[in-house]
Amino acid sequence: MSVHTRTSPNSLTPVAQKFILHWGEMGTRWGINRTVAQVHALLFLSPQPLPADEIAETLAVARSNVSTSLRELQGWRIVRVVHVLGDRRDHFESIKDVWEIFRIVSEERKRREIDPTLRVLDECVQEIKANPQGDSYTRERLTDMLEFLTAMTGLFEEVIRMPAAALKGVLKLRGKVVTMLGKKAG
Amino acid sequence: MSVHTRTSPNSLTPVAQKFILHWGEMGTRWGINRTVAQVHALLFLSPQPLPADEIAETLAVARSNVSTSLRELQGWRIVRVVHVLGDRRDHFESIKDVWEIFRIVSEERKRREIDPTLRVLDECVQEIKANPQGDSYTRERLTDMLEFLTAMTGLFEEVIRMPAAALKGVLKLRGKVVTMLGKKAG
DNA sequence: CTCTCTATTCAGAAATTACCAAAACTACCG
DNA sequence: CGGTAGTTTTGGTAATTTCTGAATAGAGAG
Repeated sequence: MSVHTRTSPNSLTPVAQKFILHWGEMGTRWGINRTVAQVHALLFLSPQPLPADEIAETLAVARSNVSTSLRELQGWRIVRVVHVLGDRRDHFESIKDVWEIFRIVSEERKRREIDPTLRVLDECVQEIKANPQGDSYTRERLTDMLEFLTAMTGLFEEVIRMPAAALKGVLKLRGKVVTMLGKKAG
Repeated sequence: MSVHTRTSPNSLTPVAQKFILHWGEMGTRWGINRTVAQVHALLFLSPQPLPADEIAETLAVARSNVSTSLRELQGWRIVRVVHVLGDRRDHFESIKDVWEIFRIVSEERKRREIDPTLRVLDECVQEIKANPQGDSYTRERLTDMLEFLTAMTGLFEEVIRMPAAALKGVLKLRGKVVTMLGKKAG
């Protein structure tokens, strides 16, 4: 390391800053750690993969914090590590296709949040069937809920598996989707 | 108040208990206060509207906490106050239709979480257009994101406005929806 | 093998959030 | 007025989450 001070912090354009800060806030509302969301936003906007220390510098958070955040983002598979010739450091890049990001995050959230609920609901319904001690109202409510969630997630699974190209087509149908579905279903 | 101890806590069946506890846990993952979610679960399972003090007793939480939770649930419009003849206390009941609950909560979350993001994204794109200082990559990324979110919420709005009956039909189409949409969109 | 650069892990500090009890206040009613 | 309901606010504690700095581990160059 030279006697010079470190390279000045990677400055962000005002717009990039605004987006990253907002993304961080939205992250917290979505149960996602603010820093994790900010790191993702930064990588999403970056034309090149970035090394961890540069991310830490740019966002002004601890290096270790970045390490943890990157690990989590990799766990979600929306960020991956790449290598740059002549640089020993890991570099990270985000998926850029927004539909792909949405798909991956949705599936993961479903797996973590909906599936356990489906299991519990199913257990509840089983238990109440095996031992119906006058709580027929509870049974009715839980059965309703279970059926609804099962159907809803089934539909979700279908849509989420659509390739990006097909989705673009569907999105162009705006204003007609409900009519179409309504007719076929009616 | 008599010298007798208060009426014994409203006991819950094991199944009701299990569901309420789980719903509370899921609530926290969804950014919803645990108590709020538990109160909702209790009301959802209750055949009759319940007064606040009974809820507090059954869930073993502070009366003031129940008051706050009920207020929040009413804010979401999935719980409403009703009155029982001969009882001056407010009683509270939950909407029982699961599709209705889902619809209302989704719309509210969209309003609180997606709409602000759309605004910020739009502002960002405007600013970058007005002052394009070499960050064409940022512009591209943000435009992508904005278009995707706009299209997605448009579709969402359509689906969410479907009456419960129409939905049931669509849900029966499982396995065919994507095919249908694919054909029309292709 | 040692030195340097890099990445990860971990204990504790700091911040945030959840919850409660009590008090103050409104409102209604007999 | 006095009694019952209900809400809001406050002050405080407990629990959880987030973040950091220091320690640790690994990998490659010399």
